Amino acid sequence: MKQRLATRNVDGAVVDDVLKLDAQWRAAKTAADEQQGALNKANKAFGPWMGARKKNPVAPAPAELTTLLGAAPADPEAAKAALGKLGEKQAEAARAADAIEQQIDALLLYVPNLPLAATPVGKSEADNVVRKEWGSKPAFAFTPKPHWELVAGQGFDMEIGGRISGSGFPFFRGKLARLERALISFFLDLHTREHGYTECWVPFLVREETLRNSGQLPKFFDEMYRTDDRDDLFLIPTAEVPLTSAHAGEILDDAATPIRYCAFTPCFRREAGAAGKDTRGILRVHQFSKVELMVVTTPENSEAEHETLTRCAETVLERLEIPYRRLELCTADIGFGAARCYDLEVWAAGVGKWLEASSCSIFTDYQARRAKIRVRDKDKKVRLAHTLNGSGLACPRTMIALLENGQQADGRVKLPAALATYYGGEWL
RNA sequence: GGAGGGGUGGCAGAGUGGUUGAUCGCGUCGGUUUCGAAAACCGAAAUGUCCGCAAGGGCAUCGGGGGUUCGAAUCCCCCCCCCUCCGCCA
Repeated sequence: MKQRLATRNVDGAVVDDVLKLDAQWRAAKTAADEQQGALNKANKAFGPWMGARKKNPVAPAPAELTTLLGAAPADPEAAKAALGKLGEKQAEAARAADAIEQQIDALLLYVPNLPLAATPVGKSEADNVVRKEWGSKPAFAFTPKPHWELVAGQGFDMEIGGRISGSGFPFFRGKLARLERALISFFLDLHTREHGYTECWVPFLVREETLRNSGQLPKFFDEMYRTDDRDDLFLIPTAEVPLTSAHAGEILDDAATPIRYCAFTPCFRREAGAAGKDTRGILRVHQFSKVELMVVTTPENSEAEHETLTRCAETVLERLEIPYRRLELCTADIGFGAARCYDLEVWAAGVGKWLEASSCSIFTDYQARRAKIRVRDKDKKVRLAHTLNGSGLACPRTMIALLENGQQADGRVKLPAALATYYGGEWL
């Protein structure tokens, strides 16, 4: 376990700390439980004695009580005092156990998931592995422009967004606004009609607890927009957050799985620490649209589901005729809660780069443990569920690829046929 | 935002301080019966956690968290959710 954490550049010493605390906790917990047990027995004997006293004022204390208190109490008042003292001792023992448990929980919240064995070990993003490439990069008889120079007159009004909210908040007019809407509809229709996902409409503001369930908090607090303390809600960074918590606390029958949900939401990210990097146009923004795929399933089926889910995302790109590659992230680069992750990168001819348009992760039981999502098999055995999710897809990066790859010498943009009915034509 | 009602085991629904982890019903599962089934009858059945090789046992949990008490599903406080009415509003 330490070795596998080490592949994520996490110091394995935390494992020793947790194990040590756990041993302490078990001892403390057992001691506290035993004291509680004795106290419960004594209290149970006390009630009937009170009843007997009413009929016979000198009724002797029951043997049980005498044994547990070490001596026969003279009267109920004395017994109460003795029991009170026992209770104090018990409470102290319980507090000691709780304190240790809290230390353990605090440590564990900052421990990432363990990578699956299949995840390539690596030291940095340079060690990610290209698993496949699909399509071919378009050839141009001219130098292709980056997306922010395209769609003259109805393009990327970043200044307007900036005026309203600050940089990184896109404002689209006309064609791009319509394209955005077309993409969202296309994504949702494909996943619901052909891939068996149930469309969901979800809250965009959530509680702290909800972020904790899917693993964004406490670790990524600085990435989150948050309302003031009148409500103290967080703006979702992805639909993964509300979708993962949809079944929090539930025990699902195996037969009810897999649960496949998809949802369109805007995504809000502060991108703290990323300032100045790839910020031209809509490469990296604080608010963007995304259709998310999310699956709850059994531990037995989760790895197969991961492939299926990734294929669902890839299908979108294939229908849109966008060249892409599937990158398998190495241990150093997978997300905090992920055990294995594929990034789908689209080719953007204008900026001449591969851009991440989707990230498809399997979380094993990491999120399920936090959100308390469990599954029950035929023999009524309860286990933690497995969760997965992936973008299907994020709009800005998809839009960039469509514009930059589809641009013509005359400045027009040819859209893929699959989008024509959604956009209302093949030319942007 | 204001006023009121409510949150109990898969569902429904009792239970207002002392063998209540919790009545009854429905549903579920096992059994008896049957050629098979239905009905009837009998029985089983929550989750977490700790100790134990196991059998088994302890502890916790009646929306969540505190408190009162020797003792809380039952009393008090805070929070969350649902329902009804009023106000405000896209």
